Amino acid sequence: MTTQKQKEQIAGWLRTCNLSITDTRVKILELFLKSNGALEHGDFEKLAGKSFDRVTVYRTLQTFLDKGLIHKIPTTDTSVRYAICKSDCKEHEHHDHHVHFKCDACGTTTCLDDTSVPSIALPRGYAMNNVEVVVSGVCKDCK
Amino acid sequence: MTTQKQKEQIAGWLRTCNLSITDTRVKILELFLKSNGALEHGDFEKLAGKSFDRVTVYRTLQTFLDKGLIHKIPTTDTSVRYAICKSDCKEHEHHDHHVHFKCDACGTTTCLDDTSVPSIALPRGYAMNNVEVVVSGVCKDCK
DNA sequence: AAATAATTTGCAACATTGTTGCAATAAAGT
DNA sequence: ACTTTATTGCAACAATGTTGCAAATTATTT
Ligand SMILES: [Mn+2]
Ligand SMILES: [Mn+2]
Ligand SMILES: [Zn+2]
Ligand SMILES: [Zn+2]
Repeated sequence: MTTQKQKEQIAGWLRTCNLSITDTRVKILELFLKSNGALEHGDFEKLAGKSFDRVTVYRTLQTFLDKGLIHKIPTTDTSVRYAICKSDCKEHEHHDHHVHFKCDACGTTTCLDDTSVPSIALPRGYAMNNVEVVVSGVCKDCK
Repeated sequence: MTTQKQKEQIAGWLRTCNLSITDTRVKILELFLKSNGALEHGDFEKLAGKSFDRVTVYRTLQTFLDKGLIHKIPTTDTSVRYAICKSDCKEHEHHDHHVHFKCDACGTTTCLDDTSVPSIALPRGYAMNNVEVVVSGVCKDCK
């Protein structure tokens, strides 16, 4: 289900990040490409069968975060959701500022890549670093 | 450290919600009043000593959420943060829409009660229900 | 193409966090 | 004071996340 083009794209990402190309990393990136929404840790175990260890998944996601390949999306439950960064984000320099959407019907969380976050006027004394926006409602597929 | 006035306020809240007035519930609400930021589950065990069971804390927080006494604040780690609702929110009808601020220096999360969430223009096909905004940066106390 | 060096993985063991059923307890209503 | 109802604590369990270390894999050098 993964095209040759995608395989090359994935290998390119890993090379750019100075990461060795391993089965786990390729597989996890394939799952990101395949999925249309954000993924949480448990999804990888489900989607990939138990082809790799839980610990490896934790470490791989952390590595991808460090390298700016993926970003986290805030939630109000204890899960953490991850999605691919479409802009070319570097380590410690994430510039992929878009709104996230959580569908109350199907449960999926998606990146609204073209919906940029609004500017917020903070009270005096506060210095802004980053703004996270998560909108919930009903997505276009569930309408 | 809790004034008589606060004790009455807490009892009033519980009565309004048709909840019996118990030590655990009073204590947890006192901790909310005392704290200037949002609290996560672990905080209650630390702040209250182990005066009540962990399970009771989980159940109490869930009850308060159901009754609209408190609300959750999204995070990108596995914790869930809770804060008191200042508006009079009802069950399943939360109308306390403000921006939240997470300080990168001191780690506290606060409700910016007077900073309302901006309107977001979603792509076609999406229906909006709720908007969560979490700004990170440096708070006025850490400046 | 081997040999070596560096990195990554899986396992085990553990720590932390969250859930459920049920009996003991406490609060509210009479 | 008694009865009814709701809440709590305990135990046992499930799920999630972390760490050290040896084995396996990948990249680099010869
Ligand atoms: Mn995103
Ligand atoms: Mn708030
Ligand atoms: Zn949907
Ligand atoms: Zn601060």
